[in-house]
Amino acid sequence: MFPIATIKQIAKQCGVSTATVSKVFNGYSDVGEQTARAVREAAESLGYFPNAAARALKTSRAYNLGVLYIDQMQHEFFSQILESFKRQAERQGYDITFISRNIGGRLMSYLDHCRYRGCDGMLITCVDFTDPLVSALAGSGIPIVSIDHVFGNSSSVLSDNVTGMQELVTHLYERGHRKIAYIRGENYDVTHRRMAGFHRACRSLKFNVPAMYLVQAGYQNPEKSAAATRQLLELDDRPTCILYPDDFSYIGGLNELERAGLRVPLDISAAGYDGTHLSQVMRPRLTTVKQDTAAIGSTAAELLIRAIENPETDVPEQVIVSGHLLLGETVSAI
Amino acid sequence: MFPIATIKQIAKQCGVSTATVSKVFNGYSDVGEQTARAVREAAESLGYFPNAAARALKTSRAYNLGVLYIDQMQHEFFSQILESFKRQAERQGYDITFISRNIGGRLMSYLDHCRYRGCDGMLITCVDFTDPLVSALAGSGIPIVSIDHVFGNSSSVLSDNVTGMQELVTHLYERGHRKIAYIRGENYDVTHRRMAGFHRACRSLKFNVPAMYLVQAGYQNPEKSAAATRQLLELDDRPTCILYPDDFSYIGGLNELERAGLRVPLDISAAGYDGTHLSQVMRPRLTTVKQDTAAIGSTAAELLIRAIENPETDVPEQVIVSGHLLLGETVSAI
DNA sequence: AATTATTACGAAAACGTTTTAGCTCGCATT
DNA sequence: AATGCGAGCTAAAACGTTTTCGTAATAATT
Repeated sequence: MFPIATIKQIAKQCGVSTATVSKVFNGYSDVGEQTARAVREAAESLGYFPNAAARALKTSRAYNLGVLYIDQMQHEFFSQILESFKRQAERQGYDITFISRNIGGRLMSYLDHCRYRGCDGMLITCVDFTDPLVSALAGSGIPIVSIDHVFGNSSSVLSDNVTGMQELVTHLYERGHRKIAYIRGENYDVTHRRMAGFHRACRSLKFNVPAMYLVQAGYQNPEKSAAATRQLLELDDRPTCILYPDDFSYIGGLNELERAGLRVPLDISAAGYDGTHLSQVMRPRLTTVKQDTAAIGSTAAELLIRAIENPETDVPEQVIVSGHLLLGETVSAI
Repeated sequence: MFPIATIKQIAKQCGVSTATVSKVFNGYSDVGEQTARAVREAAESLGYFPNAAARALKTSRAYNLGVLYIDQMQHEFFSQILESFKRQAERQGYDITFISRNIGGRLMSYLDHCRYRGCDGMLITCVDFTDPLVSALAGSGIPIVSIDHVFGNSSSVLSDNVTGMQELVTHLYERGHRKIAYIRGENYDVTHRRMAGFHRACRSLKFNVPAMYLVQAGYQNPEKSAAATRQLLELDDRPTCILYPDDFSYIGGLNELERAGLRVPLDISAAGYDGTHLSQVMRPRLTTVKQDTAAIGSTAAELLIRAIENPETDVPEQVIVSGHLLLGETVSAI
């Protein structure tokens, strides 16, 4: 590439050693006032920037955070978290790199890739947490922060699914609903937490939900949610409100409801989860639980960098980020 | 971090020099059959992976592609391209890094950040192409590939907006529409190309579009498209079909149409652009032009890596990726 | 038998930093 | 006058590679 200024040239220009120059940039105290100034000016005029590779090699700190996820970039929930994570990381001087398994045709483990790139720490989210390769990474000693999953000895950020679900159910209850069906996602931690919230709310509000009202579909899967909706509509005692695993799945369900001649919210109520942009633009506006993706992402970055920069003193922490109910127009009063 | 195997340990274990070990991994021919085997086995057993920083320092090749974009990760168009770009890059042995302006609190130019990270090349997309900092990067000599914009001396990938638009308009024409309104996005290259396609189709099909049928809104902006729709509905001679800048903007328009008591496609027709997942899930299914984001992303990666790896022989190329019409249910026959 | 070509390998420098340990100088303290 | 001390600086090693150039041993050619 084009001739990039190095520490050496600055040293020569200022008539000092490279050590001194380096110290100036790294905030050492044993360098004279005017020398420091001269160095800084020379650096400025030469357009100097430290070479990241050299620095990484020497310090084994790459100022680089790895991100591990499995192909769901297209989901707004993830991409928003990623964006916010990235922003915060940048603010603190870190870049991010995606970690995957095949690099240059060769298959390697996540851990190997991470080591190869010299990531200082890893964000793990939206993956199959039971994958042994993921566990290997999590247990490697590299600083880790995970989202919506707790690993043994590292920090994590959890979207408050329990409370979110409780609030949602409570809202439905207050609007008179007792026959509330819940179409849930796959068997992830998130799902279990939402189920817990669901049941807890039912119990404290003292009403029962028949087993048939709980049906499994998947996340971000309109086809599955459509099928689940059909199943619910065939019941003798139909629910008055259906909860979907996420906003996008709601669309699939909605299609099915309309096909059955039911209007939302006149004939049946519904709610989503996530609070995506879409959910607030469509009409009727969806009642849903907005997850605070911005806070989740930036908190994750903060926790991770804290763990990286204080390897011995830092103690893992579980941060719960609460969401809030977005009242839409898809839940009618009964 | 944990003791990672180096080339030295392998050398010691095999009783050869580090030079030889290095050669084995880099496919040099001047190393004996069995020595090579021994080295490979030792590497395997030690769990060796080359240190990316050291390699980058020595070769000034980081196997790292920079990506420059402006905060629209949440848009499906971009995130799909990014995902596909990333996949192809990985396949060819490259990781990707986001390039931004503030790294560690200090503001730097895109070019500086790129140099600092030692990116071998840059993908530029979804940015303000008139930004001088972007031009500086594009003109720096670093290999560049851009999407939906042509820079002077680098390759680019262009979604075929001209043809896409032409096909769409032709389809509408064939279904009997003559009063076709076009709500367009901001003044980007993409928009101009779509306008060109629009006008070209009108001309070759020999029908005129009054100026009032062309109104500017924005991309991914349901509010603006709603306003534009309202404007169109107030015309004395209403269009029979409205084209939206993208699928998401269509939602905003749709709300407005329904508020006016118009049903799509019974009372008025509409079409989008992009072919997002959503557009094919909602009912009525949206008629739209699917952009081949997968091809765009992977082609961009291929072009970029080609330029990086053949600095002298490679000649810039403009690749046009064609999309295709997705026939939905929002355009009625007249 | 002498020369040349080929094969397999190694020594060492280099990439751009960081960091330790030590040096020099002037000044204050005994 | 001798000692100690802090301030400001440097030499040099090190990080883990790649790559050039050289050399020794063997094989092939005269």
